[in-house]
Amino acid sequence: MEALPDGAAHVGPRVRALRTERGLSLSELARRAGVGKATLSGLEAGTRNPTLDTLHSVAAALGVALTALVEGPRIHGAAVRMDLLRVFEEGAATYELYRMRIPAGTAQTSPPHHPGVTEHATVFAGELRAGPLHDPASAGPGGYLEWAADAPHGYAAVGEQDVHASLLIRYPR
Amino acid sequence: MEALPDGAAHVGPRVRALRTERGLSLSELARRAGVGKATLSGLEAGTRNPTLDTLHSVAAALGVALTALVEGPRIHGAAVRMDLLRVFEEGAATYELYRMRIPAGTAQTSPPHHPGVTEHATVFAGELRAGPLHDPASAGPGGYLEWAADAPHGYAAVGEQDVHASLLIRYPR
DNA sequence: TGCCATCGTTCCGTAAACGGAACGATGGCC
DNA sequence: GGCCATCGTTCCGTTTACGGAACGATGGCA
Repeated sequence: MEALPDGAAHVGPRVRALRTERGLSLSELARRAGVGKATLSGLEAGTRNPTLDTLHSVAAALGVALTALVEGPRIHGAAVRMDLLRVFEEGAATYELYRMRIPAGTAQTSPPHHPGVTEHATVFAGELRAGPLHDPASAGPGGYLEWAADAPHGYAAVGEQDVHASLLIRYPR
Repeated sequence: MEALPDGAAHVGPRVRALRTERGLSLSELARRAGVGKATLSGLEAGTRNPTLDTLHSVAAALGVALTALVEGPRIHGAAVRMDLLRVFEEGAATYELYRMRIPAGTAQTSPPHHPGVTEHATVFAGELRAGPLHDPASAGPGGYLEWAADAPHGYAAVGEQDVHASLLIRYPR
C-alpha cells in the first residue's frame, strides 16, 4: 500500500529534510503551506500519493522550486554520477542538463551517441579532463569544454579535488 | 474549479506538447503509461489535479524526467527572464541554478544580495556583459563570469544575439 | 507538582482523482 | 455505400487524498 513509484519515493524524505533544515515543525509548515497536518504527515512518511496541488503548496512554503522536490533520474557509472536536472525542448533540438560529479583521480568512458549530438561542460570545482578519447581537453573551475559526442568519449577528474560540473547534452532533431 | 496553482498550470499543455511531438495519440500514451484515458484527458485539459503517481507514470512513458513536466518559478525582470531550475542544499551553502535569457540589446540591474553571495554565469549563446556596476565583464558563448553579488550588479546582452546563459547563485550559510 | 502549548500521528467524513466503459466523431479500407 | 478501428471526451462507481478534529506525548514554566 505504501508502494510509491520509484522516482517519487524520495519526495517524502526530501520534504522532511528541507523542513528540519529550516527548523520548522510539521504543524508550522502545514499551516504555512495551507495543507492539513495529516496530508503533510502522510507525504513525509510516504504513505500518501500527493497531488500536484499539494506538492506545489509545500514547495512554495519551503521556498524552493517544485523541481527541488522531485528527483530526476540518477545515472551511476563507474566513476561519474550524473543527476538529470532539466530537459529543454527547443525548436531545433532537445537539451538535457545534468549535474556531474566525478571523484578525484577517477575516469569513465562513454559510448558514442547519435550523430550530431554535442556535449558542453562547465566546471565549478576540480580539474576536468573530457572529450573524445583521441583528443581530450582540460578545464578547471570556471572553465568550459565542448565536444562532439558521436564518437567514444570520456570524463576524468585529473586533479586532487572532486570535479563538480554541469553537463549539457544537445540532441538535434 | 479548474483553478490550479500557478506553477502547476502549465503541466497539461506541456504534456500535450510532448505527446504530439512524439506523434502519440492520447489513447496510446494512456495505454503506455498505464493510466486511464480519462485521467490523461483531464490532465492535459487542466481539469484535474494529478497525483505524483500519475505524473511519474506519464513522464516515464514520454521518456522525460518528471522535472521536465513541472515548471520552476519564472522571474520576469525588465529585460532578464530567469527560470529556476534547481536548488542544491550543500553543506556550507545553498545554490540556486537558473537559466537566464536576455533579449539582444537590453540590460537590467539588480539590488545587492546578502554579504558573501556570489553569482556564476556560463554563457551558451550571445554576448553577456555582467557583474558589479562599477566593474562589469563580458563573455561570449562558452565563456564564464563570476562576481560578488553583495553589491549592485547588472546583466546586459551587448551583442546582436539574445543571451542564453546559466546562472548559479551561491548563498553561504 | 499541575497547567498548557505544541509536537506528530491517527481517525473520519467529504471531495475528487482514479480506471473502465460507453459515447459520438473521424478516417481508412473494401 | 457499409464496415470497423481508433480518435478524444464524458459518464460513473470505486478508491483515496484531502482538511479538521481528536489523540497521546513531550516540553517548558510558574
